[in-house]
Amino acid sequence: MSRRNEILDRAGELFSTRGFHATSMRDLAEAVGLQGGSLYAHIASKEDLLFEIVNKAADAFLRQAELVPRDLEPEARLRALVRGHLEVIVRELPRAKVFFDEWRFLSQDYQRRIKERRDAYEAYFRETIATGIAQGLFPQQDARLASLFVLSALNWVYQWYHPDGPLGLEALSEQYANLILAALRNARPEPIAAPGSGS
Amino acid sequence: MSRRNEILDRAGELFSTRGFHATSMRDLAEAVGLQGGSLYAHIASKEDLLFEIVNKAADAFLRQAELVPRDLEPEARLRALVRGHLEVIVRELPRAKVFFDEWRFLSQDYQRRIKERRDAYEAYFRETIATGIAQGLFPQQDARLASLFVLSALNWVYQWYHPDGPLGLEALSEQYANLILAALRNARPEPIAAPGSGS
DNA sequence: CCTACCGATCGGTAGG
DNA sequence: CCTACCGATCGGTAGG
Repeated sequence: MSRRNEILDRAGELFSTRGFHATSMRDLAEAVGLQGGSLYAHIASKEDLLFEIVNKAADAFLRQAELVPRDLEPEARLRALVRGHLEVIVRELPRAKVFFDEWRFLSQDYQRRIKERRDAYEAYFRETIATGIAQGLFPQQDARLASLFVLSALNWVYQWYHPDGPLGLEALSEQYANLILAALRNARPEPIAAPGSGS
Repeated sequence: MSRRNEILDRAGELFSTRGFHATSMRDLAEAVGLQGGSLYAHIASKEDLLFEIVNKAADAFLRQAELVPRDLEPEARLRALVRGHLEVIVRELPRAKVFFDEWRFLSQDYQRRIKERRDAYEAYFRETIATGIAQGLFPQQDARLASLFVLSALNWVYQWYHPDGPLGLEALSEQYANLILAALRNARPEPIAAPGSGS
């Protein structure tokens, strides 16, 4: 069981740096101190291994979202969601990378299962934004596009964040949340010319 | 020369959907109507092929940025940069996907060359934002983090955008630019308690 | 958990 | 541009 988790962790690191298809089971075996064939005493297949890693990342994201109190007002809720999302990326960077980059190499069935969880996760953001719009905190706008915007800004962080860089989780989360809330609060079209004011 | 471009385009599509390492040269040969070995009459190696695709995407992004008039004010400049970026993604989705997802499988030397061009591209955004801050259009903030935020939101679009979906380039660009400008204009910490007003 | 092995497939080349 | 081939490596299994 401990061995199994060691394999999962190492695989997450290797898949995240070299990519799923460029990592051989022998690479992984060596990284964990086994012979190639011995891995199959612990895991069923390379693809199952990928699924477990991706699914663990989905666990982490969803757990954070579930932790956000239901009764928070939308802005505070969104702040907490942003903070939780970035925390998972910062804390579990290899797994998060695999989640974003390698999930597409899963078989259809596994992909469907991940997609369901990802959709459930996105709904936390979309519904929080929709509530904010309904309450008049944010101007009228497309909640779906707005949540895609927010999640886009958040997701890409795994591409450039360095855990030993100068930017800590706290500072990052606060500045990102500030930018996101500023966007949602003030996102409306440029001042529109008055009706009939010309071509 | 036409054959060569056909190979490049097909390779871009295959690499973007299946991934570089999961696409075999025989897959590509079949897609283009050749035998496996015959590809090497047109290209030097699989990796060179990847580099050409990624580099073409870099061309497209940089060309758009260079087209933005230097004398525009920062907000209009940023709008044009946003629009240009999304245009490349929407117009050349497969190449853009390869650019973002597969460039890491290039050899060190090729990676360095791409990184240089990517850095030059990011500088357009960062410097435009920095100018906006210097002119007082945007409140004081970290221009580097702000440009990472903006490019994060923009880059991820290739993950969810469907060219035949309801959202056209114009509507997408305008709404994204609105959100981004709203974020930059209003990104400041929560109202801070007046100095000396408490613990 | 290892040794030894399986068939399949890989990127690339020689020779025409 | 094709045929035929190269050595290397792949994920996975049998048998212990």
